[in-house]
Amino acid sequence: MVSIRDVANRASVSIATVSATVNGSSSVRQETRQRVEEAIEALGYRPNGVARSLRLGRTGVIGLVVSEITNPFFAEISRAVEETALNAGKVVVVCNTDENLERESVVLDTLRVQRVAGLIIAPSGQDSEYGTALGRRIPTQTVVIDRHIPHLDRDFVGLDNRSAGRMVTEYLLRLGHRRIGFIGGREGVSTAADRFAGFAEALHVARVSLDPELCIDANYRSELAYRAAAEMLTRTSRPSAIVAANNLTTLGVMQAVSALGFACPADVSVAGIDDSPWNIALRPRLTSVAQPVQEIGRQAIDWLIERMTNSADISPRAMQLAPTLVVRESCAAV
Amino acid sequence: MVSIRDVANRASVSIATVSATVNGSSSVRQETRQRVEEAIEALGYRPNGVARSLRLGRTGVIGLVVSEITNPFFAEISRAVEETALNAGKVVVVCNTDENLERESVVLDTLRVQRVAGLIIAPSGQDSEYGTALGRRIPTQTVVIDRHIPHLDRDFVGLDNRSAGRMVTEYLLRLGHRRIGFIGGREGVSTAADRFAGFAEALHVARVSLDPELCIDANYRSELAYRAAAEMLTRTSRPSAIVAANNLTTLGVMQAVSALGFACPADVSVAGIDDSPWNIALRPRLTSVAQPVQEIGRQAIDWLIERMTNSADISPRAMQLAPTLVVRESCAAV
DNA sequence: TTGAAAGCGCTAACAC
DNA sequence: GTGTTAGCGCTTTCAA
Repeated sequence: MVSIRDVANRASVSIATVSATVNGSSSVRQETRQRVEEAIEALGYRPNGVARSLRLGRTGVIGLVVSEITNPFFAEISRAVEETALNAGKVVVVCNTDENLERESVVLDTLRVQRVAGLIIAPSGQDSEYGTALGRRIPTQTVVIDRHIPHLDRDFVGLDNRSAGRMVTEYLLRLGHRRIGFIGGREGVSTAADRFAGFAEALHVARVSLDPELCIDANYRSELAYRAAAEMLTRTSRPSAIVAANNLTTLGVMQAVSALGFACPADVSVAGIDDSPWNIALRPRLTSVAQPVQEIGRQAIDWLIERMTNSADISPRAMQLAPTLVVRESCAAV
Repeated sequence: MVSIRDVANRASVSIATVSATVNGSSSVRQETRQRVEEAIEALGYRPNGVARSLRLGRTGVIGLVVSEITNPFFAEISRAVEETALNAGKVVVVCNTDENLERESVVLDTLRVQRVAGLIIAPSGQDSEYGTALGRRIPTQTVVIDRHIPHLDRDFVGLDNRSAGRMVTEYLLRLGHRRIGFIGGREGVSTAADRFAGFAEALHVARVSLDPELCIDANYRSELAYRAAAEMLTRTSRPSAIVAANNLTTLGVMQAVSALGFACPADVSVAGIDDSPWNIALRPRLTSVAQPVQEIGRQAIDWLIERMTNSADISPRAMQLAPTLVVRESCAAV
């Protein structure tokens, strides 16, 4: 591997001059600069980022820890984050924890050893005890996304989940539905709780009573959603509409509806929270509340870069981005 | 940041002893080791990976360059790669190029500056000129996946695309189909060419003539596939079955079929190459040839780690993994 | 405008 | 068993 010294030798200058040239210092004579650049070109020299990081005490590498890389939501987030970061000359290390606290722990430790300069994390835990512990293990330069964790004092960017829950429900109410089922997410997780709260709120405002039998948590998994929906739909007084808490549960619900021989939306309306580009071939086309995925990713990286550059300690901020109702064909008026 | 020196001071030993302890050298007395470990614990010391990398001349960081992170295929690949790597104590930097050669270039350069120890890349280019150029820019410790590039002398792991094309087609032929449409991938790309070759081969063996009007490339995009399928299906002598070249094109085809009011599989059978977990709610359930995604990812990382450890220069190997036909409900006998 | 030299945190060869 | 020390490739004073 060719080092700065080789370039210096070839250009007959000192390594300091090479360094100055590479870093665009203005105090290098034009002629010298040219000699150095020729040498760099001839030797195919690329500065050693590791050495530079050691010297500088910082790396410019950003860690992005997601809890489920196979979910289009996080895939899209990482795409947005990476694009912005690359434009700012930073590398992003994407790590996947598969919602596994132990893996999250290993990943964070490795990231720490590698001295990443900043972190964007979609946490896998949920309660305040976890929040306190996590807070001790991650740098100040961290932005938390998606799931809000109590006692975790960091910037936060996510969906306004309560609004999301409210919006789908209000839409269904407007269509005349009164018995609305809710296939929920994971118990104890903020996104799930908020989406449900929005659902309950909308019912309450419309003076429609909430039937606990019609609210089942499915841990954000499609198989559980399938079973939950099947259970609801085989009851004597089945719901006329179902809200599914995320993209995976929505698929489970759609499956259950068709497996039981119901027509959607003629027999049951289905509305999802969280859209997915992979739903394009679903029939009927899915009505759902979409997250502003790009915006979440971009806001997170913007805040992070801000924290990484202005060492000034800004106090933690939180941003809940508004969802968008995308009306397609899976909901009908009663 | 607490350094090795702080630990040494606190434990009243030299930094060499701390290093030996951390790296599990057996020549540290039990009692000393314990003192050091206590100091590490008390100070919350984590070795500086950057310094270690500089000293060692290698980083242990693996770069994974994918061309489309939002495609479940690559998301799943990165999941498999990362899991294995993490177990081997290595970090994976996932970078996405969005099939953009310029971005690929930037990414590779950054990875080079960061001195990644090894690379797994799903290339965005295709021809031999690109292959030669790419070969000069990536380390010997590289495994190429998915798309085979001429003149690129590196380990390669991918699907046996020809078999995949043959398998779906044979299946359709067995069901009695004779007019079979093919919605292809991107012109010039090995996977697309091979899948088509398999298709043509199967027809040839069955003595069914290949109608060029029934073979349209859709660049692996769903919108183009939609249009191509729509065009085919509105012709006077429409195909009784359609093969779609990947997960995205398959969705486009399914959309077109239903948009034109055809029933699948009653009117037209549809079979895909490359499955996706996001298809679970598709009706009819999709018959397709699945890639052994996990195996591809694992084989790639295994070969890579082998190259990274045995500096011995093994000559480039290639592995084409067998696809699996998953019969569901989107194909019917004529 | 350029160069000499210190030092970032670590490992490993060698001395004790 | 443990300590001393050189040096990985770079940036950054400071001196010339």
